[in-house]
Amino acid sequence: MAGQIPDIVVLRLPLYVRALEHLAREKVELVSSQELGGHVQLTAAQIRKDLSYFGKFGKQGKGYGVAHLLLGLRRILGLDREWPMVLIGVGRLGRAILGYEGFAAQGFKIVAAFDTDPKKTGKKAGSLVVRPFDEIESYTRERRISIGIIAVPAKEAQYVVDRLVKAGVRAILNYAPIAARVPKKVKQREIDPVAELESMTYYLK
Amino acid sequence: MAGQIPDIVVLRLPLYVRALEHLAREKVELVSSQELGGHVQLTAAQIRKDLSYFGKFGKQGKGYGVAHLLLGLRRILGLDREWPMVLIGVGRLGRAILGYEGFAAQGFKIVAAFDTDPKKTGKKAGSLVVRPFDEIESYTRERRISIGIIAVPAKEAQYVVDRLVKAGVRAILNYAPIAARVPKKVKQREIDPVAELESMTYYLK
DNA sequence: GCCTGTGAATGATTTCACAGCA
DNA sequence: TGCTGTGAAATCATTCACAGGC
Repeated sequence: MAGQIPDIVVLRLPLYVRALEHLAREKVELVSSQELGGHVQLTAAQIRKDLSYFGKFGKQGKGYGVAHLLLGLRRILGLDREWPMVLIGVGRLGRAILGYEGFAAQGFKIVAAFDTDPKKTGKKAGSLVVRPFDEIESYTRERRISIGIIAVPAKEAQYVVDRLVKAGVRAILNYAPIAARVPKKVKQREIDPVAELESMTYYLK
Repeated sequence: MAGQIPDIVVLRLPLYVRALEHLAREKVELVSSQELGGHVQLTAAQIRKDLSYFGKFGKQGKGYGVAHLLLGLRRILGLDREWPMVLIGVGRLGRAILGYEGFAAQGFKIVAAFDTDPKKTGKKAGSLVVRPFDEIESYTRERRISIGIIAVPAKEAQYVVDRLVKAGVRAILNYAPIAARVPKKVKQREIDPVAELESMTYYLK
């Protein structure tokens, strides 16, 4: 029960949501911090502490009501609504992202795709018509879109990020292998499978 | 200069490698911790401290030799060799992973693809013939493969992970949205774009 | 003078341990 | 009794600040 919540705690909440969704599908109604910890590979104490930042969700002697906690966490994370997103970059990677079904199930939806390449704009990618990148500001501002997905080559990423930030986007999911500079108020997460592999090979000896 | 290196430090090394590769391409020969920090969004002190775990790479008064540090880090991470990998799951996601060009540039290569679905096995996916999942142990053991990529649905992921571990795999890149249980000696990293999005929406209010 | 390498200091995160409630 | 919620303690990570080499 506090004012300022550590980022690292927020980062873990989606894991709890996933595990709770799984438990809910299995018709489990109550779960202890111990059991939940088993699902997400964390200690019971850490889970209790994390949740305590947001209030009291548990029942002493019983555990946490799965449905109740799930609802609470989803609300805290803002998952009780739809999030429209824009995608920039409609190459091979961008197309794969457009085809990924995992977003929709959690309320995330790519509503427009942009590219700088005039050979691509005006044509279809998935169910969307690719728009010229220069329309990005007007499009996102008009529709108040706050999330952008970047699927352009590394060397274009910083430029695209800057334009997105100017366009009012406040959260960026970056598939380019580079940590772009963003103002503090803008959140950025990187998806970089190669970096993940590289940090594992260290241990393979 | 220490014995046991914190995981979190190892996790940052690939970022340094990326930035140094960029600098090398730009023909930069020397870089200070300050400048490098600008590229990876970290403080100069942190970079110096991180590097100091592995030895003395810098020249006082000058900075770090880009080529020298890059070579050193690549060796430390085991990137001075090729890493064959197996892929499990040849659905939509698995095919996208097979088509991803980013692995090869860093010496990672998917050498075999497996699936449990008999409708898929024996047919081509990219340039590989899909193998029956039951061949996984014999294949990976014979070729001493230590890295596996998982692209199966969440509910199959734990089973696949268990089989991979039995087959001697020691590093797993997991695209299934679930933290599978692995023995301590096995490293696992998850690629979960939806979880990344969910931890950003918290701040979008 | 400039910049590294590194102990010491600070700050953040995790774990402990237990009071208190159902 | 069983399990939460939470201060206090312990651990871990980052930043500071400066001695020392080029």
